[in-house]
Amino acid sequence: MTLPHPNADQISLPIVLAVLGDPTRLAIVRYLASKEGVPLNCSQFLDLGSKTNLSYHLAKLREAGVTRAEVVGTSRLITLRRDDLDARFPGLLDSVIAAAEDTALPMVGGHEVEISA
Amino acid sequence: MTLPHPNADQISLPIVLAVLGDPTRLAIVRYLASKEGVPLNCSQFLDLGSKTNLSYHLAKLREAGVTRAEVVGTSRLITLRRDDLDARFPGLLDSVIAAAEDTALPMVGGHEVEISA
DNA sequence: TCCTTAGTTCAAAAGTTATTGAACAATTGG
DNA sequence: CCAATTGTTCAATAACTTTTGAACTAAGGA
Repeated sequence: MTLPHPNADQISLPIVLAVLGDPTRLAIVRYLASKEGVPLNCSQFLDLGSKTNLSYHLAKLREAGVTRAEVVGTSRLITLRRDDLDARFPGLLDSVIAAAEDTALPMVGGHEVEISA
Repeated sequence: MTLPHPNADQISLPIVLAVLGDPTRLAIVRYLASKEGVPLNCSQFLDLGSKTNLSYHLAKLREAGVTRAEVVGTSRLITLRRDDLDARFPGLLDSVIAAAEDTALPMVGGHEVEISA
């Protein structure tokens, strides 16, 4: 079983920007970037929202071509599609991640979400 | 009379990304970038939408801090806020503009909008 | 097999954004 | 002053997005 992903040449700039323009999704990308190389499963993002809500946001990221999700057992291992994004939109991902770094994280339950390396 | 603009430190990354994630607004920015240095008034964007609709999108760009609008007579002279964007989010604007360059322009009335330098 | 864990799907509700047309305001030129 | 030009505002509507909970599927371990 595999989940649907656009191929690299189908990745659309306005869609990528719109998808990154949501604070929850930007935080997900930021977290993925901080652990680049390590595939994460959905439950690692539970700080950022409920299970259903994350399922929704992670699907948006995947369908936009920002992330890749590999099905392994009952888990989805999620990674950034850095290779394809860099090829298609050089420098974009890095500048977004760098810019996101000195931006406040979303507040969940009254305290700032932690991103531990 | 002056129009409200955020100051540089109030410019928010998710808001900028969301604002750029609309095809009409991305086309406006692309057009501004192609004529950088030359202030444009609203009527130069009429290919991209109706007068009211452009007023709406140009206000979004201004309120997000992406553009600056100077009131001169009955015109608004619109420019990219490159200085502030570059300071706040280094490389972001350039990578977006470069990426937008090989992206289809929005269709208006059945034919692709022209960006003449 | 039964239970748990991981995540999806669905439908409803709430909220937000985009588009339109008609009416308005302000400036400029005749 | 009058008319034209430039652009805004308003209210309505349409369209989309986000969030939620309940129900579901699929895999893995006891």
